[in-house]
Amino acid sequence: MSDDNLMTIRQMCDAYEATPRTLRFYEAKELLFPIRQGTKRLYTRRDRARLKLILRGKRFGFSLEEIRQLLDLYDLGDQQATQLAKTYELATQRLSDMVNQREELDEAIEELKQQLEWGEKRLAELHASSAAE
Amino acid sequence: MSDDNLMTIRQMCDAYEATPRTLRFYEAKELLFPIRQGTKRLYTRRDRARLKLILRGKRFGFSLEEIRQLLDLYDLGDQQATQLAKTYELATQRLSDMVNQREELDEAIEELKQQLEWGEKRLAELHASSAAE
DNA sequence: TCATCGCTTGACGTGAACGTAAGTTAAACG
DNA sequence: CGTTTAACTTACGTTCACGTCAAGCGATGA
Repeated sequence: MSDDNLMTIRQMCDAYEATPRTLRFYEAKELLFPIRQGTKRLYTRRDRARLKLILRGKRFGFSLEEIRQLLDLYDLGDQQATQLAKTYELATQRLSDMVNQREELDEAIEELKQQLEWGEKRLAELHASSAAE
Repeated sequence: MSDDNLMTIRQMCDAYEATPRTLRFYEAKELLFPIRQGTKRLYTRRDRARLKLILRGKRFGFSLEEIRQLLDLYDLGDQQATQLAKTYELATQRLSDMVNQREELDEAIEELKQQLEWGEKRLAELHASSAAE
């Protein structure tokens, strides 16, 4: 009853567009903890959830070490009270970081849109002048 | 009349929390083009605008090479028509990347908020049980 | 039984983005 | 005129995040 929903390294790689090397690397960095059947790795639902978060974190520009700390937030089992409080504080900090990043991203999107409008005009001009000639 | 509003490398570093090495590195990578007074670098308003975009791009997880291409969007002088069109296309692509990233960021923020609520409950429980004892 | 396939563990290599140390030069100051 | 001071060049070093062999192990199929 526990055998299903486990994945081999290759299945993982195919599912998440990663390489075996990458998954082993993340394991060495203690980001993933697949179980072992003999020598082979088997990835659980938990590993898949973590991997999703890892890849997402990377797209946001976080380092693997930062991501490792963030991961603890998403699966705080039964930690010590002090540890839980620390984790909680770090989470609120990260949350505010992300909100800031979202504001900046909105700005950037808006600016880029304006540049695109400008570029459209220029392109239209160039097209008009070449047609006139 | 052109002397003001130019900055030395140190002023730039102080203003943008960068190191001289970093600014020279960006120059070597053709991201910045300070003018030279003898051997020394003088950074213009244009350089400052570009540096802001560089630092922002890094926070979004772009590589310097990607950023270099994006920078051309923000100051497309009079380019060739074909080049302008290429640049334009790349910009729309990047824009859609950023919009996607924004959606993901929203998700991430929402999930993290929920985790925080969960953490609050746990903390409250722990506090209650320790007070009862 | 033998060969192939998939996974494994080292171990060294690589590109990006700088850091750092050594030595040089130009301007400014006492 | 000597000496700090600040910026410069050159070049090698470092960290991160993997890539890329090389060699071995375990199941599976002919």
